[in-house]
Amino acid sequence: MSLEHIMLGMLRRPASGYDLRKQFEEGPRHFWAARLSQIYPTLQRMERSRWLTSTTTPSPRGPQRRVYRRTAEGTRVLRRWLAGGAEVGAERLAWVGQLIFFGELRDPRRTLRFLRELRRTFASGLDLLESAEHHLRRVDRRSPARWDHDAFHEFLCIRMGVRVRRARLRACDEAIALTSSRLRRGRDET
Amino acid sequence: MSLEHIMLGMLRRPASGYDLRKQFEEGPRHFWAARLSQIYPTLQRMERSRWLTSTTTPSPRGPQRRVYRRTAEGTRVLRRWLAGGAEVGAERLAWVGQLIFFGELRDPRRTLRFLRELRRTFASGLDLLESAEHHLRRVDRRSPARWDHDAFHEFLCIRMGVRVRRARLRACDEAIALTSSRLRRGRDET
DNA sequence: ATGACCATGTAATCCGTTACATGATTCG
DNA sequence: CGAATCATGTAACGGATTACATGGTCAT
Repeated sequence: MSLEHIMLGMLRRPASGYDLRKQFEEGPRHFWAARLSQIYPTLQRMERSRWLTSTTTPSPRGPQRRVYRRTAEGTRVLRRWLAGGAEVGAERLAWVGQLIFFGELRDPRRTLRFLRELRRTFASGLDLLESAEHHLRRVDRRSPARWDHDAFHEFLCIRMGVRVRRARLRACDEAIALTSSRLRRGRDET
Repeated sequence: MSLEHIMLGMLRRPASGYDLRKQFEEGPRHFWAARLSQIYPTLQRMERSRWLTSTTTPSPRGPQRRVYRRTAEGTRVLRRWLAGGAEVGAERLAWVGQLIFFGELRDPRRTLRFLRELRRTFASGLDLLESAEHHLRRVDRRSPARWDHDAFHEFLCIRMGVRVRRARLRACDEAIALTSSRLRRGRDET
């Protein structure tokens, strides 16, 4: 299961389930989503597998915190996952299906409305990543190739995300332009 | 559930579960995957919901075929889905997590090996889509904006896929270049 | 006091995969 | 004779979401 491996990677430093949720909302949010109701049972399972150990500590505010630590075995599992090659799963892009089936409606205006909404959705995702990139670049103005390992790898991920999301926006723009010209043509002929 | 809506869209013409599997392997393969063991129960559920009706007909070779047809209610459900706006679900990109966690290994050569494998994986997905685009363009050499509705919408989907996949390749290339320069620098300083 | 945040969990349900089960026809 | 393709399904399991349940602290 990928989620377990991702959580192993995030547990480089000890953390509670609640801490991990925050991490999912900050960094991985852009490539992986997980709710608390999934995080807690997963941590328990990983502890049973001896990839983690946990201790409870009082919290300054609120109830006791259960803090998890990666074991040597957990680290080995993580490294094996990384050495096992890139995990590229099947995509599930419902919006592509929607776009195809708009063909059946035979109304370019609806296709156009759909594409414009899609573009807005994609644009808001891009903003977040671009500001993350700018933030990293401002912290250290040298070439990213000179940064420390962690910052460098974070940069690679953000940078790849930015490129893909920009391409999605341009793809929307092209589709919108094509559909508009189709709409104009349709009106001319009617 | 998106799968049900996608299957509604595919059932513009009557088809059996076995036929749908073939459709999934041709077009939607690039954006949605479904196995027979998921397709059959889903068709049964949709029939119970009265989105489909089925009849059995003998097959020229092999056992009886159960052919499903969309009902008026099914068509209404599909249109409501399309009118309900773009469905952009949370992404689950395990490879991005892997790339981040390579930071912990502190060895650019392993990062580089990973990125090169990733590039190969992405490249093979692009080939399929590009040949699909060329095929469509060869069938009708006018601007796609002049094609019939179905061909036009299929083109839009393929075209968007091509753009995004090309961006992924370029993103890999950039990451490989950055990591290589980092590797050279590391060797110089050692 | 009300709402936001801290903090942990369980239960029911649904979606998807893997494995199992069956049997006919056609081509080499 | 064996493999591929046609054709339909069930069962067990695992992964993910939604809803449920609890209760303390802090700021307004």
